[in-house]
Amino acid sequence: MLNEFDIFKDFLHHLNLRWTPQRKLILEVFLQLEGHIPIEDLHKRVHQQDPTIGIATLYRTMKLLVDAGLADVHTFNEKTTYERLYKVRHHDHLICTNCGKMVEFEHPLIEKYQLDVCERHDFTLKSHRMELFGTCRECQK
Amino acid sequence: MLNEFDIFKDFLHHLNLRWTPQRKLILEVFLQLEGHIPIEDLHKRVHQQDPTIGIATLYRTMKLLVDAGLADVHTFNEKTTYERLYKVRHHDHLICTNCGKMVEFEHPLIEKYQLDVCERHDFTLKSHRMELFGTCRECQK
DNA sequence: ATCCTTATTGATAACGAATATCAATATAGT
DNA sequence: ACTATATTGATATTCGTTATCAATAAGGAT
Repeated sequence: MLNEFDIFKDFLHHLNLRWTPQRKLILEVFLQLEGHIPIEDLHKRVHQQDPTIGIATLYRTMKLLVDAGLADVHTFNEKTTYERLYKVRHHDHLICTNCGKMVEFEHPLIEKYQLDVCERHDFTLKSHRMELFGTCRECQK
Repeated sequence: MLNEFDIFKDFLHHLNLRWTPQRKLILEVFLQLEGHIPIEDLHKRVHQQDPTIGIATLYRTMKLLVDAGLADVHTFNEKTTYERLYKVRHHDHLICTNCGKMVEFEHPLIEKYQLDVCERHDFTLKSHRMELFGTCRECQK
């Protein structure tokens, strides 16, 4: 099975774009992180490895990764985050609104019905975000 | 049953904030519109009714409406939209990551399984947010 | 009604994330 | 190695949103 680097190389090649050390490093850093990654985190890590890489290149490369299907971009609360799309298992969150505790879960049937909804509206599902807000057992007392 | 104006007045009073003609007008305009309303649409309408109201007041008031539970805010592709929250049936969102189109839906079974998940983790469900990201039919071509 | 404290307003400066510009450089096919 | 052109980093620019601030208004107390 192809890994992310091969996929990105192929993607670039098909569009007559080029495989560069900068793009390689940014992809490496991106793959090392998990969850919803803010652009500033990526920048910090990339900068540690190679301080000469400019912020514009980071933005440009992340856009390419999204186009290549390797990343998904989310904008919540004026903050842009990226998350891996390829070969990763998605999970949802149960969040206690009192103490902030987060529990991760997944529910196959919910995922299934999500696909139904998308089909009904002629959408191709790429990712989703579901957050349940409530109070955990400790905070109910 | 309380209407939105009473709720907003109560909310303001509890926080020692004040009921002003500007806030009244912005709420009126907001309630007349439907769906996901961009801030620029609100500004246009508000400006028609009273050209002296500044953009800052609009932003400030919309923030208050969100805090008061009367509006929900969405930020997608650098664009902020508001939608009514009170006396409106709950629904989830299907969002095209390419063109930003939003489709509202509800699925009783998904709601049901959410409750199952909460029960299993000893949470009391209070609210939730689910957003499905994908590409709509037009953007798939 | 009038007074008085303090929230609110509008104009505008400031901010910040994302993008455009551009000359210098690197890539990859020949 | 050569050449066409994609890419880069620095930086200017854009534009939505927020902060600042002096003038004004709201609303409780008298």
